[in-house]
Amino acid sequence: MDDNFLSQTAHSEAIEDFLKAVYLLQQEHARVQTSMLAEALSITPPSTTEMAKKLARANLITHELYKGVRLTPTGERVAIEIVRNHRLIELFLVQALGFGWDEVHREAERLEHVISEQLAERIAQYLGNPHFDPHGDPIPSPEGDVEERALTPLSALALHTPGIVARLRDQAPDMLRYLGEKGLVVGAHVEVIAIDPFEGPLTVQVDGQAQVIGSNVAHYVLVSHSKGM
Amino acid sequence: MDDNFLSQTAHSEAIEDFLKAVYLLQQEHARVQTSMLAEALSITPPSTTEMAKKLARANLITHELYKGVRLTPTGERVAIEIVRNHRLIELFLVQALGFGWDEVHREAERLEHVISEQLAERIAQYLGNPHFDPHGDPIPSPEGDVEERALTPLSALALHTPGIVARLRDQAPDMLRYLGEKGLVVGAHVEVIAIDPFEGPLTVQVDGQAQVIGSNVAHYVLVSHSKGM
DNA sequence: TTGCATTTTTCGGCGTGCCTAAAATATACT
DNA sequence: AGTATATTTTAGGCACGCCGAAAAATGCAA
Repeated sequence: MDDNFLSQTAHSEAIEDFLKAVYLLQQEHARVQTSMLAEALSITPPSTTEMAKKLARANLITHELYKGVRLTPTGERVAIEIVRNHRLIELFLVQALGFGWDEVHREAERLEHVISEQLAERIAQYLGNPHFDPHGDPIPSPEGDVEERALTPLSALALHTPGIVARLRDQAPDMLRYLGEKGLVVGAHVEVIAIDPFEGPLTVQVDGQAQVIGSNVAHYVLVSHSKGM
Repeated sequence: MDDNFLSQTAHSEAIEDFLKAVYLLQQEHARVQTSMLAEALSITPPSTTEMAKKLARANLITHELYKGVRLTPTGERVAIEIVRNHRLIELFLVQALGFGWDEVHREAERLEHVISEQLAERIAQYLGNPHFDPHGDPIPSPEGDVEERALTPLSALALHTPGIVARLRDQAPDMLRYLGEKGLVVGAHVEVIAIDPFEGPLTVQVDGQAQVIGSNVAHYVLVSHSKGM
């Protein structure tokens, strides 16, 4: 006996974080498992199961016991709104307040839960209704549509094929800062000029400058082939 | 056995709200009573007492049983930081994002708890380190200094003495909107041209326009005598 | 296919922040 | 001062989000 029979209930921060984590993990994993969620949310597996059952009851996710979890359309709507808020806030902090693009994640992590739909809208307007955030992640439309692009990890880019950095996967500030020092920021022109075998380092021309990076790091740099942005 | 032995502990939203409420009530009442706090926080008196005891244990307030509550210097530091955040956010929403000054309170109420000190600083810079928010409330400095002004309620202003609206006490959007319709906004030039006896309505010249308002409403409009603002 | 390691779930518990009902204290009145 | 009224505190309870320990299910390997 409770809430939420049509639309727009207010959800707790814990619930919003959970749904967001499922959404993000779902992009790479068909079934989102308890252990992954526990890891992503920094809570224990028992807590994860508990929340999963609760959200399944509320029809925000489906939970197949011992198998994993998926968002329902309703759950996805909620998750996407949070993701939209997050990415709008990141971009806003960078553009309007001069933050570094490597220092906005934690701030957005808190703000995403408390801004009103109205404020999100005003921020979007201020920014000119952008489609991507400073990391190259797509910003969902107010209606929840997400513009996905086919991108190639730098580690998988063919030799001597020029490309443009379109997205950086990891959120950790240190990695972002490291990549930034190498010139690997969204919009940079890149071309792989040498690849060592056995997952060795690659040599990459970054805006004219040759750089050597590990292949594991290169996996986080997503490149578009022609113009893309 | 717990937290907080030197500075900057993170406090829950409930605690921050409580301390803020004490701070605001303290300006008008020497001893802040349980019932006032319960009213201000929309919680019951027992919950208020409970929180009071907890915060007294943490040395954020002093609590004299059955008498009331006061902030300690530590508690005041926390409260002032929240108040500063609140007022900076209100002003920022108005100035940077075009919100109406009567619609920013609720938004700030949520944001005040989650912005980092760093973000507050950037917002302050963006705004040119302002001393007052859109309602004329003083914005504490980062160090916690509050610029207090001696102001007169419009209801107590002497006949035919020109003044300038410097501050509007109430936060309720409907009242702010009502006052706005009468031209009673911060910065407006006012002069009382008639007062009915027995707490009756007053007739006020507002930027040249004659307006009639109730004395209870006039109590919320604070006026500075000469230039102030 | 049986047994073992891993993953997931169940179970019992805990702190926070809130509540209602009842008891204690303060205050106001005559 | 003595009693009625209003305020405050105590007592007992509840939902939420989390935990650790133990049980159950899964899946991998011999």
